[in-house]
Parts: sequence; C-alpha cells; structure tokens
Amino acid sequence: MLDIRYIRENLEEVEARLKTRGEAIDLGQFRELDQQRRGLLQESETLKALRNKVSEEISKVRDKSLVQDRIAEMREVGQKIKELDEDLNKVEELLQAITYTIPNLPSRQTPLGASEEENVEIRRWGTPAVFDFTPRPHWEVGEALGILDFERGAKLTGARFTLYKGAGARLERALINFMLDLHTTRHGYTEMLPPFIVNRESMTGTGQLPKFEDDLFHLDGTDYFLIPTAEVPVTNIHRDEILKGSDLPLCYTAYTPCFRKEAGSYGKDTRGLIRQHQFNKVELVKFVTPETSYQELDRLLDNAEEILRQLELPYRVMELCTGDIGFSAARTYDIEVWLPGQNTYREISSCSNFEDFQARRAKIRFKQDEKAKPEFVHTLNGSGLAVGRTLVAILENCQQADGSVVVPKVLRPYLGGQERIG
RNA sequence: GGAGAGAUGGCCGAGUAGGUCGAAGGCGCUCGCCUGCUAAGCGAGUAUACUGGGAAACCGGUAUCGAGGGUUCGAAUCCCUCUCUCUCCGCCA
Repeated sequence: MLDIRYIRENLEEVEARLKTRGEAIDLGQFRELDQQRRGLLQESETLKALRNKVSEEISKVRDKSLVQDRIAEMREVGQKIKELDEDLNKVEELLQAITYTIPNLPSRQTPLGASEEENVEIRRWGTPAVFDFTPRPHWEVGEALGILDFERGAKLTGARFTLYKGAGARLERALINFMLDLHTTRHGYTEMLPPFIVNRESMTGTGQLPKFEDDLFHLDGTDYFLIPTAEVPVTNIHRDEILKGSDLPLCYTAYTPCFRKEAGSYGKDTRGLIRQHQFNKVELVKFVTPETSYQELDRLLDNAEEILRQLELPYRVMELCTGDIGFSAARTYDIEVWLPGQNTYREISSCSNFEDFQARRAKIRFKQDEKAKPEFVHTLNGSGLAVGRTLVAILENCQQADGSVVVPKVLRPYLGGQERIG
C-alpha cells in the first residue's frame, strides 16, 4: 500500500511511475473519494465535538428536566452523525479497495522496460559443464534413477504433483538442511518454522490479497489459505508491531512447502518439477531500516547466490525491469540457474525490496529510539533457494553418461557421505 | 465436540447500580536533581491513528479499554454477534 498522503500530493508522479509497470492506473477516482472522505470526516467530527461538549454540560446538571431541550437537540445531532458516518464508511471502503489494488512504485533505480525481455543481466557465475553426451532433462534422469515418480504423483493428487522416492526424497531433505544450516550459521539468519496456513489478514499484509485470490488455495469453510511462500507467514510475524530500532535488522529464514494454483500457466512447464502446485522452498526475510534496505538487498541476494556457489551450479543474476517486477516489489533480482537438459537458465530465486509497501499494509513499524516517532520498516525477501528447482539443477548439471548423478561435495555430509546416486 | 472463565496503555493491574476515565496505582523507560561511585531517594515526562491550522517547534478536533453492531444526550462500564486466550470433559498425532 502506498502512502495516501503521498498519492494525494504527488498524483501525476505516482501515475507516471505506476505506468512504467505497464498497467495504466487512473487515480482520478482516488482523488475524488479522498476529497469526499475528508469533507465527511470534518463534518462528522465537528458534530461529535459539539455533542461531547453538550453532553458534558448535561452531566453537570442534576435536574435533567432543565435540559430536556438540549437532550432533544443532541438526539438530532446524533442522528446526523450516524448518517454522515454511514456515508463516510462507504467512501472509505471504496478508497481502501482502490489503495489495496494499487501496486508498489518501482524504485527509481529499477530499469525501465515492458516485459521480461527487457530484464538486465547483472552477472554470471560458473561455467556450464561441457558434456560428451546429450544432457537429458531432469525428469528423464530422475525417472530413470527411480527417484522421481510423476505418474504416481498425478495418481495421488493430480497434474503438477510429484512423488519423490528414496534418494530423491533424501536429496530434497538434504538440500533443505544444507540451506538452512548455511543461512543460520554463516549468514546470521534466525530459523523460523511458521504455520503453512494463514488467515486473510496475513495474505493482505504481504499483498497476495485482495488482488490475487485466484492464485491461492483456499480452505473451504474457513477464511484460511495455504501459503504460496514463506514470505507470507514470516513477514507477518511482526504485523501490528512497533519494533525497536536497535533490534534491526531482523533476519529470518524458514523452510516451508509452498502451494500455488498456477492459474493461467496451463501448458507451461508441464513436464518435470519446474512448475508444481506444491514445492519446497527456503526463504530469507528481513526487516530493516529504510536507509539500509538496498544494502541489505545486496546482502540477501549474495546469501542466496552463495548456495549455488557452494553447490557449484552455474547461474546468472538478472535485474527485473519495471514491467516484470511483482505487485508488492520496488526492486527485484532473479537468480537463474543453468539447466543443461533444457539448454537455458531458469529462475531459482527472486530477491526483492518491498520498501515500506508491505510494512504499511501490515503496520510493521519501528522507533529509531525511545522518543522517536514510529516509522515503517522496509521489508525484503528472497528465495534461498527454491528447493525443487535446486534438485532439478543438480540432476541436470551433475548427470553422468551412465545415468548416475554425482552429489555436490557440500551435500555429501547430509547424505551419509554418499557421492553418487545410481 | 460439551461445560465454564477471561480479553484494559510497553508490562502488571484498578475501574461494572453509565457522565468529571485516554483511563488510578505499580513496574519499566526517558530527562533532570541528589549521592565521591554503585544502590536507594526526589521531581517531571512517557500510546497510536486520522484530521484542521502552522515553514517549523507546536497547537486544536475526533477516534481507540479484543473486533463489529445496538441502547443512550453520554458507555471501558448495559445488550447482541464474532474472534482469541485459559480451565475441565471427550477425541486425537
């Protein structure tokens, strides 16, 4: 959510910056409702002040029969207040509906562009291995090894659900532990294990609702949703709180499964593990002061990259352009891992600074010191990393001519020393 | 699932035959005084949001005692609904 006072005072600028996202947003209605709101508010509050004053006078009079006319008068004032407040509520509801569906302003540093075509490559790390055979896609590698079972996944649930078996299941678990261990022991994050189901307020706080309800699994008969990312529960940990400035930055990491409907992606990535309705992810979340948030974004990105470096998987970092960044984000870097089976780089992490957009929605504030006024924190998050896609990258990059897969060195302690699968 | 109890400011905790309660008191915290230092002591201050005025410091208004609604000139206090917490019983990993 943007600051309504900022919108009010910088209407043209806000419209222009939002336009760089590719969606034209007309703030004319906002302006009109905002004016209506303040008009109604002032009228109502003036009458309330009068009523409070007269009521106090009435309280001082013992014999109420002496003030019957004043009481009657206030009864009418009360009626008028009620009418004004009803109008005010309607206007505020409309206004809220608008402000909750306005996306964040892209950072001024975010490159301009209409679509992912115009994302900017920042750097590459590692050299894709040269194979003396044609590298196969991970679904072939995994099925041949008997560690991924797509057919039975579909039998158990449906399309885009997969059964991991034996060494596949263990490898996934090893990756989760490896990532969490690295982030907690080397990068200074505190591990969290949040609920995988959250309520509507939490989904609204981080920006999934009200606009993207179609992407979420909703639990019938409740107001609960399966989380699409740990970002939701972990960021909402401090919803409606005022943090101490001296406690910032707060850095949390969490493993959770993620559940996404993937509405609108029919026909995309139908094979393999790339696009699932349920997948595992280790997430990084930070609560920081506004002055430090871009510095912290660089660090968070580096923390995510470090996982790939340690796994020795080649990747590149892309900065998303204004046309491609998400609804709540001001600036975003994607990490894309090399997948030889598909001869392409694929997203494995997305690291964003939301500035105060989520903090304002979720009312996450801090005080610079005891006496300071509360300010909104900046929130950041990024995948560190998408676990299923990391497993995909290992199967494809580390596959051998004989169909086996060499386990990256840093993972071996998590697999009882096993060096090879198959 | 059945039966009860409760939800007040950063924390603890008063306040129910409606009015002077944004809310006693204590703790904590901040600033000052005092003491050679520490401890103790003394004094003052210590919520948030919206809104009007002001360049600003700041001043005014409104709202907030779990949430929403109702009664009333007036509600933390009365009524209704909901949420959450706790205790007991049942069930369960």
